[in-house]
Amino acid sequence: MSVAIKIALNGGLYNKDPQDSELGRNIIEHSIELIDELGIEAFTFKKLSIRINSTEASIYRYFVNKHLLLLYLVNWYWEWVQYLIQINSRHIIDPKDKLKIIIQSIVSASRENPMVGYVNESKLQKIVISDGMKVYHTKDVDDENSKGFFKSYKNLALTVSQVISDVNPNFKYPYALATNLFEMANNHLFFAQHLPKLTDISVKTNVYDEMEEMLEYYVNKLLAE
Amino acid sequence: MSVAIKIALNGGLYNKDPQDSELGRNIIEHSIELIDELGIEAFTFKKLSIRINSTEASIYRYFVNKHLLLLYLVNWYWEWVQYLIQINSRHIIDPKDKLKIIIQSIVSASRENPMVGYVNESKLQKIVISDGMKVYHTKDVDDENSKGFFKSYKNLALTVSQVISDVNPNFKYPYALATNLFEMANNHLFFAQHLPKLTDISVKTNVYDEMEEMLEYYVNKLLAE
DNA sequence: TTAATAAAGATAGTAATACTATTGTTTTTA
DNA sequence: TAAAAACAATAGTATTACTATCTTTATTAA
Repeated sequence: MSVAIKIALNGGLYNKDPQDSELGRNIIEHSIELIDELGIEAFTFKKLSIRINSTEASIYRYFVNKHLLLLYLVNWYWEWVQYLIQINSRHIIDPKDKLKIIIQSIVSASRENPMVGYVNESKLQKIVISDGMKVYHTKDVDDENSKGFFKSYKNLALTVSQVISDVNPNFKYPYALATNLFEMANNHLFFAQHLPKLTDISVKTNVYDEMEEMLEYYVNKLLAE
Repeated sequence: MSVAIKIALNGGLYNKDPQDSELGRNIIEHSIELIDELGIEAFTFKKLSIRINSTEASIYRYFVNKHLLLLYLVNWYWEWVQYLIQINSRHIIDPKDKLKIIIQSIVSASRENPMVGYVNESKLQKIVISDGMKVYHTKDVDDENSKGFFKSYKNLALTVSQVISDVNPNFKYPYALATNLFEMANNHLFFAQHLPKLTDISVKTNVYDEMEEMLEYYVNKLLAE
């Protein structure tokens, strides 16, 4: 019997908790693979059902639609980053050092040891980079926000904003800077690969190291007193 | 006979230049309205054809699909911002002042005088804020990028990065900061309205003024020597 | 151990979407 | 005034995003 790690996610995100069954975990594992391959637009429950030798109807028993499945995955990702930050900054007291750990956790999440067997964190990060922002850029944001569907992301923003305020209590935009770190990390990793004219980060060297350097440069300049 | 202002856009974005005919301009005008109302996901050529008393087939004569239409609109928007920057910073020599004009142009584009009758710039900005990033977050980015479909955005990034380097030639990330200004402006206007926990900007006061203030605070801190 | 119940598979069906194709009717232009 | 281009009208197709129902298989509780 293996130790089952369970990530607590808003129950409204699914019809039936996929973490609790073989089929559910299969859906998670292979939806990550398939969305990574096809992108969220071309991904369908039909294709997924073929991939896992199941049926469309069975997948619908777990998730209302692919948008909610993506939302589930994105929340899972941010919960994982939150967890990494907690673990890696456990014994650190200086908020500046803490912020450094945060930046590392955001950028290099995928370099960490995997947490649960059926989630490929590296592919999940790629999905979040490519399709993550689509979960809230919809006409249903307000409704879904009121149901707590973005809680993991907002929680993380809160955590990081507090460290930012600890570093410099006079900084006027701790929340904006927190979300900015997330968005920048994701955007510029994407730009480096696909639209290099939009960034200074290059894929020719180690993008992750460069990314960390850039974000550190940013926060240091912005939070200098 | 009225003076026809024409925005030069990559010919690959359309089958037939919509600026050249009554129906074409109608498609532009009402697609902006309809995408603003429904969001890009629920928007269809069928619905648009009903709105303008035309047919699906006729719209397909102008645009390959709704993705290309959106791309056309987004390029139009960035060309317009580029134009505003040019006009408003025409006589300004100090790069710091120029950057201020740039920030104003990015944030408050919609407050400017409309340029052409059939484009509602204010609604267009709302579309760019809500759906703009979806044009490049696809599996076809590389292909579309090679066809020059993101040229307007990249051009603008180049323009702004040059001013940034003029302000401080030692700043290491002029391109990243340029795109950041665009992305921040759009993201935080969106967050202020829909996910206020992710920003420090509030809709209770004048969001545009607050936005400008925040971006100025950012560039001043980052570009200080 | 059996009966109940829940989970999953198999299959069918529907409305909407994202197109393509064809033909007929205006409008423009040469 | 004839030709060509633009547009409208209509029809048709494959795929998507579901819903519904029924059967089989696995789990659990009496």
